[in-house]
Amino acid sequence: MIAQPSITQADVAKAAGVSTASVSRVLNRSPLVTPNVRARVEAAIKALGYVPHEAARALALRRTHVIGAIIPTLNNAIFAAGISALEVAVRERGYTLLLSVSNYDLEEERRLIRKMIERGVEGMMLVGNDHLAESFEELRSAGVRHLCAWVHKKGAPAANVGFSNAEAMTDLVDHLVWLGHRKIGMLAGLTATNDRARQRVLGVRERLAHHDLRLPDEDVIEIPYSIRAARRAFPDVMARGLTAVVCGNDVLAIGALFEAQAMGLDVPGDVSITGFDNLNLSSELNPPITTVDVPGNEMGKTVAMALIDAIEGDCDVESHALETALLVRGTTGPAPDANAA
Amino acid sequence: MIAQPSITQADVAKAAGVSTASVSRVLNRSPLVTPNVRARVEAAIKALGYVPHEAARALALRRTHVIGAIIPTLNNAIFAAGISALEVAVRERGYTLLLSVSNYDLEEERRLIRKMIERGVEGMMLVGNDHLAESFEELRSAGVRHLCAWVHKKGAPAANVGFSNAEAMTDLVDHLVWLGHRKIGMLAGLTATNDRARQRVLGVRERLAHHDLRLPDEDVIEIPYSIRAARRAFPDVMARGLTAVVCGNDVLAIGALFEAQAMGLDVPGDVSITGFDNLNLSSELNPPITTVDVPGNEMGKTVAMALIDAIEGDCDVESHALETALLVRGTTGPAPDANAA
DNA sequence: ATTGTTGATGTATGCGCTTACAGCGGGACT
DNA sequence: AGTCCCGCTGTAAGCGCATACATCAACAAT
Repeated sequence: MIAQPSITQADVAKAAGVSTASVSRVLNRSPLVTPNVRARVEAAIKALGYVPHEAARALALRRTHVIGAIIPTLNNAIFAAGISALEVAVRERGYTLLLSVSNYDLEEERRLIRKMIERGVEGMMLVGNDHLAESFEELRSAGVRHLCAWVHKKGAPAANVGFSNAEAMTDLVDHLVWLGHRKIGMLAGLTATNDRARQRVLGVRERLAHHDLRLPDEDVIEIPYSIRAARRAFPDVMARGLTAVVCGNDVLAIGALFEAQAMGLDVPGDVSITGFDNLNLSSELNPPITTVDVPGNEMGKTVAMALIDAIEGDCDVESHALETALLVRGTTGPAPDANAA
Repeated sequence: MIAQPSITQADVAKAAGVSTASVSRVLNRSPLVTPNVRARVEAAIKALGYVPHEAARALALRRTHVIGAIIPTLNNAIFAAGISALEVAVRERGYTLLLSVSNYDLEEERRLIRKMIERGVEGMMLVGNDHLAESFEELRSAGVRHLCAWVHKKGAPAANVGFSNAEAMTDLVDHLVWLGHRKIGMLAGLTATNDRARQRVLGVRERLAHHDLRLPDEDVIEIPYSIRAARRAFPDVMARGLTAVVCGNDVLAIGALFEAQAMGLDVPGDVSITGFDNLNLSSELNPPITTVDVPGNEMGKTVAMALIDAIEGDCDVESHALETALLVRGTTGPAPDANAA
């Protein structure tokens, strides 16, 4: 007895003494309904406690008003904020969000996409540009509007709503170089499954090259997204004789900062540390972390807009470039060498 | 042209030279299908790229296999972890999770519940026991199995999967009292919209009473969920002449710790501070925060189990009590008075 | 009085699927 | 050879809704 003996439009119609068509019309705010009929129908709806049946509606209309989103994890505060904004924005437009977590597994993501298509999603948000070709193909052939968020890159395999993870590093590197740092290393996120982490490394490397500086592979240490991992790796990266450590995200920067302090190093006196994401926490630490602010809320809103505009305008999804901003705070300072020189 | 000229079971049937019933049987793993027919159907499905239409399936079966969850916010790491586990657990059982965020607004929550019922959710998770009577009534009359998570309380208006937020404070208070603290205050979350925050205060007060100690209202300061707010409020609570500050959650404890240190106080030498939630961060701080561990993952899994078992077993949702654990770390120590005595 | 027109309402079909039931063919009996 | 039965397959109905089309009433214009 899963399903109640649920009451339908026909019941309402009978109770109100009208046809199902009229009930449907008042439900859908059709203008051609007499106030009299409307009132009777509304009374009957209330009296019977009628609840429309979305699946039936979806079948008849061939519209579901569902937007799907697949994110790698919910443990990253930035995704959480973006998804939260997306959910609200989508709802405001009369849509429902369907969310799944892929755990950074592209095969799993493909299966999830499939499920979502079966559920009739009309639009779909993915994170990053790294996805199986089959995933895009399936989306395309099902006619599902889609985009990749948290990135913005020319030649991307789909529309992008986000920022360039490489270019976001430009100001950061300039800032560090301006402070006199010449030996700069990185504590990076796992690049194998994460194009954003990869782009961040690339961005640092390219901008350093612009200053005739190098970022050798040995000065880049890849670690999982955790304070613990960053703490463990920090001594190794410091052993490379660096004066500044660029971290792929704030969580790693926090770990680096904690470990530096535990090692008795002064930050930024002995070493400069930078993050990426601008978590709430980052500005509260002592010293507060120099980082890159990511517009999570704006991203959510923009994704909703881009997708729904495309669906309702029956056109392609447009890309949107969002801005990141360097937030210079307390973990960056003049390079120690610079003082000696 | 929202909908593709999508290909249906009938197309597959024609291509495979069978009836739609056989296609359906193959799709639903019915045992009474000849290998020959099965092979032809599967070939046709692949060749045509057929994707089942869930809405139609839901209509015919009168089953959606959708579970709904409404949480107050996605900005709390504990909810995020629990929801993540819920999503995975639900999916493993062949269900889909529908998630919405109420932003601590009970009226909004009611509307969201309504929407979810329209979408045909078969089970529903709410957070906390504070909900509009109409919300429960609507769920009940729609025959939707539901439960309240993150809480466990006798006489709750619905099944509970979680822990007692009051009892979770028992060990904590005992610990503090054992350390010699007699003047204990609280930095609490907003209780008006949050029964868990309320229960936490109540729990502290009751356990203190058990030790013949009091927690006057003036020693409880309610603040929003942010490090900033906790920092701002900390001096006020300290002005009450306390030796220990129990915080309603780890975020507040972090703020309290930071501000204490900024004020030049030694933690735990001058003041003990405790949290609640056991965020990843909490164990990495210096000193690491004494807190209460909340089983977020387990909660997600248990919610999925409780709901789906009830749906499939056609019975009532069972409550489950989960355990919290006091984690004694570095922010609690002997009361300063105790030394003087 | 007749006709045309407009706008409100009802009728009936189909959205894509599952499934009860009917039908049919072949093997094991008598 | 005839009968029965069983197992596979097809036929068709119906899930709850929206909507094209038919219908009908009322009224204006002639």
